[in-house]
Amino acid sequence: MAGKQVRDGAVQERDFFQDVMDVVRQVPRGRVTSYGAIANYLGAKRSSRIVGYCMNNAHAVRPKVPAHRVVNRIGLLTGKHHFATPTRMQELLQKEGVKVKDDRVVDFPKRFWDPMKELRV
DNA sequence: TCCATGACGAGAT
DNA sequence: GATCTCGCCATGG
Repeated sequence: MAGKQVRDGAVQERDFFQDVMDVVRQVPRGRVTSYGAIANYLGAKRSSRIVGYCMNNAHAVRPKVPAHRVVNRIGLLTGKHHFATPTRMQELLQKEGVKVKDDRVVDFPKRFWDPMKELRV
């Protein structure tokens, strides 16, 4: 579990970056999640920016992280510009059955995969 | 050591 | 209802 809630300055076994990557890798195919959801799951719902920032290095992580399944809270492909090509993210999603229109996930609430709701319990 | 930036989110105007 | 500003924390210069 990536739910390593670091607090009280406890020893950070896993970097925030690793935690984010781990959660993203757990996103099922054909589903999408949001930065806020990941941050929330990690216990830092207000640190959604950090999640996105860490994704900058996601392309250099192995195994590859399905960053294309991570969008902002409104289902907008905000990070598509960070892919090899701006259309790469959209194509990958559509390939997995996620319809994308105008750089935005169709039926986002329906495709939304909340780690806190799915991995929780 | 301090300042600036960032693949976001939510509240306020 | 749409637009703007602030906050949040981590990483880099």
